Amino acid sequence: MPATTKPYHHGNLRAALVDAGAELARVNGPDGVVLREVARRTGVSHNAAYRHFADRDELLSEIASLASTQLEQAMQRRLDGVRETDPARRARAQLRETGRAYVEFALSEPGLFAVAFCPTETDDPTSMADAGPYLLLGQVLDELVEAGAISPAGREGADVACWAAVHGLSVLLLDGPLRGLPPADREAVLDKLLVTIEQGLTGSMG
Amino acid sequence: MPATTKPYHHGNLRAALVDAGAELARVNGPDGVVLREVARRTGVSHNAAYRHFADRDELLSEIASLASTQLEQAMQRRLDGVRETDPARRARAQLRETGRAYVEFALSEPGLFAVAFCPTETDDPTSMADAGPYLLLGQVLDELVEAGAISPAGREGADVACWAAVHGLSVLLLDGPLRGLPPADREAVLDKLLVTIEQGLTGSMG
DNA sequence: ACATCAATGTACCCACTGTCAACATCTCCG
DNA sequence: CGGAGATGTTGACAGTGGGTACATTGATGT
Repeated sequence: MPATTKPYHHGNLRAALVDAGAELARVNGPDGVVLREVARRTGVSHNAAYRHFADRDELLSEIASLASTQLEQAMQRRLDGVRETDPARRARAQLRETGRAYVEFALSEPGLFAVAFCPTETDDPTSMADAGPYLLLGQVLDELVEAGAISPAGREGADVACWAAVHGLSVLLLDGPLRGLPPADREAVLDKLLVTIEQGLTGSMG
Repeated sequence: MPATTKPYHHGNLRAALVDAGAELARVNGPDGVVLREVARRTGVSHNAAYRHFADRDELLSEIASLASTQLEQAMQRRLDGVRETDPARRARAQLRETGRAYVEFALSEPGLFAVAFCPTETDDPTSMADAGPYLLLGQVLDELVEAGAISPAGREGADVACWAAVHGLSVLLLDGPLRGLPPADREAVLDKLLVTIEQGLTGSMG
């Protein structure tokens, strides 16, 4: 009987573990999610966790999808802030905002961002490619096509190109050789990247 | 067989350790670089390694710079393969080849690529930003400016934009949601990305 | 009331890092 | 030559973290 996973002893432990794990992830990234520490914080012995998760990987995977959702929400918030009405300009602005939100989230929540993309055995690649942030980006690109800023042919692969660009910048700024870049420079570089991508995709069009 | 310089105890052990470590890194990535295993493979007791490296991190850092060099060489090899003579076309081709070499290296040597960019305590960010692959890219972009394909103003931040794009694609294909993408799709996506970046940078120019 | 099973706890094993101490070699220099 | 100093060895140990075996507690259904 599925029913409502009733709290037997603790009061739904699974959610509590994910919660504590997410907090650890926020502060210390993927490696900070230590099963024993998660259990400790939840006031439970480390073995209790194994009743709810096959292994650490499964817990991490759950936290990852939670983080992914938060990223998506951050992007959505910024999309909702776009006031432009002219279709083409609006779609372009949305593309930039999407990218900006992505990098912004990575920088403001480095731990969660890292967890969202740390590879786990439990999740399969394909399922993630058609969920959350990726879909949002896809919608924005579709609007660009509708607005005539991108040709249908040019739409092909545009999603991955955009994604790669902002993801790459995030990673370089976070763990890569570009970490420690002054905020002002980060801003400039982000602008340049967004402009370049927009220009690259819409180049030959109006 | 070796018969070469066999100085006193082992012959320069430091280099041998880095070598063995690099091999482990190639196969199993950063986590595969286990100090004791490295020592074992070098035919040396685990404690000997600590005579040459303060800790595992320092060894890893050394392997990282080695990996970085290999990446640079892979890029250089592809650059040398460009036969185009017209300055502008040549510079553009070089830009594409640089990017292609980057992603290609990441896919063919995932372990080394991961090690090259795994953050260690010992290396400082700034020193890496002005070394190896980055400089190579800078030269290519300078040639684009000289050839008139990019305005001097447009050159600003172009290096980071290019880098972010190819790095992001590499990461997404390697550990990210795009892992498992069929080779043919990878190729298509890479082409799209390179074209987009080139178009984005040279957009308004001849 | 009692069997059952989910939920939890105690006590392990294993792998890896990092230390320490004592000892064995090899190189070089006075 | 003989000692200083760097290099390598052996073996042990503490700490951390993942994972498992087995026993125990407690809610539930009949």
